[in-house]
Amino acid sequence: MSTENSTGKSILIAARKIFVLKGFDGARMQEIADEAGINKSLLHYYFRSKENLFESIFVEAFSQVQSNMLELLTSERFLLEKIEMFIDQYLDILSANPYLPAFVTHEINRNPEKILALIRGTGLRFDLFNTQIDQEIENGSIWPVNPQHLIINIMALCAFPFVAKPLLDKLIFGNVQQQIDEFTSNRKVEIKNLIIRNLKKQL
Amino acid sequence: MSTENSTGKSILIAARKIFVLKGFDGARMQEIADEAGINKSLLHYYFRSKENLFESIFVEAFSQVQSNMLELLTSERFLLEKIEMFIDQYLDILSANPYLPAFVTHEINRNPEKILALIRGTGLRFDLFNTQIDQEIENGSIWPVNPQHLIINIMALCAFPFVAKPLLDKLIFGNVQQQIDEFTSNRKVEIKNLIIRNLKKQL
DNA sequence: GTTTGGTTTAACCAAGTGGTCAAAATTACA
DNA sequence: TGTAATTTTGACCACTTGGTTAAACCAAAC
Repeated sequence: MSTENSTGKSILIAARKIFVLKGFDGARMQEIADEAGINKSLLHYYFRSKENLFESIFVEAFSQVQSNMLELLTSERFLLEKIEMFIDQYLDILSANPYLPAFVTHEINRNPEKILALIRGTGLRFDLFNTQIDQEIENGSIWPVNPQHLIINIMALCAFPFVAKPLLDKLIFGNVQQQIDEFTSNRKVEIKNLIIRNLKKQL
Repeated sequence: MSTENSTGKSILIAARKIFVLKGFDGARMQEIADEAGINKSLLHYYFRSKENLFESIFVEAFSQVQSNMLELLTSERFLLEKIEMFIDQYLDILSANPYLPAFVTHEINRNPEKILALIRGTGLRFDLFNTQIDQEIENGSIWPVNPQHLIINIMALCAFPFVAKPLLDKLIFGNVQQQIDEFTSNRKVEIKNLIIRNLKKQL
């Protein structure tokens, strides 16, 4: 009955695809069953309800997005180094899962209480990060900045192009694939420049 | 039968609320009717189908978001001035309609072809904007920048905090209203500093 | 071979879903 | 005032939804 079964795994893969693509309200249990190549009853045998199945998917998807953020916040590196690593890793993850940001943001808007309860366990510790920034400002190694704006700026610059991708592809790039690819491949450097220039003191 | 009727208006108001809050798939015609204080049949009398009603709402919502972007792109001002004005106006609009960004980005991901067809009419001209940037770079009044990254950076920094608001409120601000308010009231200055510092040549 | 346990299936169900329709209520108009 | 046109309603419908159930399947244990 567990998800270590091959059937269980194929269900999770199918459910992930459908849920992420269509959202909870747009997803149909029948469609997930079809995608997994099984009977709809079998879905309810493995995961008692749609909510149940969805929660499994969402928790996995969200932890994927935030796993390396934890690393960023708690590691023992200099701030500028941390930030560069984070931007690299974060954009790699999002490129591999381009629909995740839109999925997570939509579901969290649709039902904040429930979704936030699901997230509760995965404790992000921002206080450590804030302390480090304060220290480095006192050191004089970076300009004074507000830690909250800083982290939100980084997340925004990384994630927004994925959240709004269909819109940007058309409005900004006129659906020209070459321009889209060029933008994507320059994005890491662009974000790092913007963020780091604003922090670095010398040069 | 038109939407200038008081009934028609109350339907639009109710539909806007429900659609923006729950998305197309999550919205129920019955709920919209209840919200408008009318019979469900009357909904179909005014707007033949759910799709029809949704399209009216979406087009209006989207044009609201982009109306001042047009102004930015075509007006006869210096780039830096334009950008500052845009950030001010854009954040004002989003503050007045905080759920709009998540709504628009979700629907555009859910059904890009249809939604982009709805937008087709409202022609945004980015070529003018690009030309101006190239000119000012040649003038020497700003550093060389990629116009596409620039405009996406601005949109990202403005819109993302709204798209991800429930998440940020909890994870970054610990649901402390005072911190949320402080962040919001500083946001314009923060974004302008970040963008302008990166463009301006003489301090 | 039969029993036992988990797995898979087809048939089915109650509660919605968007949508229709004819009749009633209201308004416009002569 | 009487009548035509418009607006509003309640009853209704076909269809889809998530979910249930009992029977069939199937491998391993005895």
